[in-house]
Amino acid sequence: MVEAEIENDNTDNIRDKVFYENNVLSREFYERDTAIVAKELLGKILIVGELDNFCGGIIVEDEAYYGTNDPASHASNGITPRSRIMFENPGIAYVYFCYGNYYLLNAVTEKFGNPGAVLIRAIEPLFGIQNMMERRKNEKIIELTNGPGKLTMALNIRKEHNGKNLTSIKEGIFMLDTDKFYNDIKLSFSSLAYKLSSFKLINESQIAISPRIGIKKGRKSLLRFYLKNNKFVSRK
DNA sequence: ACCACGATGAACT
DNA sequence: GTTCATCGTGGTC
Repeated sequence: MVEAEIENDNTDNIRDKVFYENNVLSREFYERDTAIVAKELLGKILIVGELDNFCGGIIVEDEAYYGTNDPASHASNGITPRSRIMFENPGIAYVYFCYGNYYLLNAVTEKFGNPGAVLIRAIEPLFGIQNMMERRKNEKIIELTNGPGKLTMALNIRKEHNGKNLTSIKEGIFMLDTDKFYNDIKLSFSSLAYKLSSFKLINESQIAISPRIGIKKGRKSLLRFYLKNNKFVSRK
């Protein structure tokens, strides 16, 4: 059963559409209010790697972090060596080390000079599933990317990705505007052995909102967003 | 120079 | 449901 799933990872069929610059989310997408960006990133596709070797999946859970008025944010105390990146250009990656073991991926938001970032908490695997299984040392698809530290391990996101430009295919990490090639990718994955739970155009009624996870301050804000009934969401 | 703690995951019960 | 390994970061002294 696992073997069948690997064989049907039909990355080859859609390679050119994935690495098509016009399908990548632009800087303007990120240069907006962080909660709006977080909400709209649901259903979009995260890709890591090069044309001949890449992996990725559908974003199904994320969280918004602001600056001065958000005690849970790394930017709450202003610019430090770590938080500096959150004040820079929207559409770049903020990757930081957590709990002595894990790298966590964020997308920087808001206008230059205003801090903001969206933490990517879970994706639904689409491409490079075999590589993900090897990196995670786990053959269960459900366990590959259903958490912020898990997905960075599965996709091989490390501190070198910090500051990379997410709005171009050139730096090996980017986000795709699913709406632009929805029909292509839907067709390409119609024979996937495991059942895709998120591959549909996202509307408001499919999105759930909750407090953020794993923080002690700022718990009252409803800044976590996830797709209802998606089995790759880290926690209910 | 020091030190408390965390945007976690894995392995338990 | 529980505990805990692990170490970079940043605030404090």
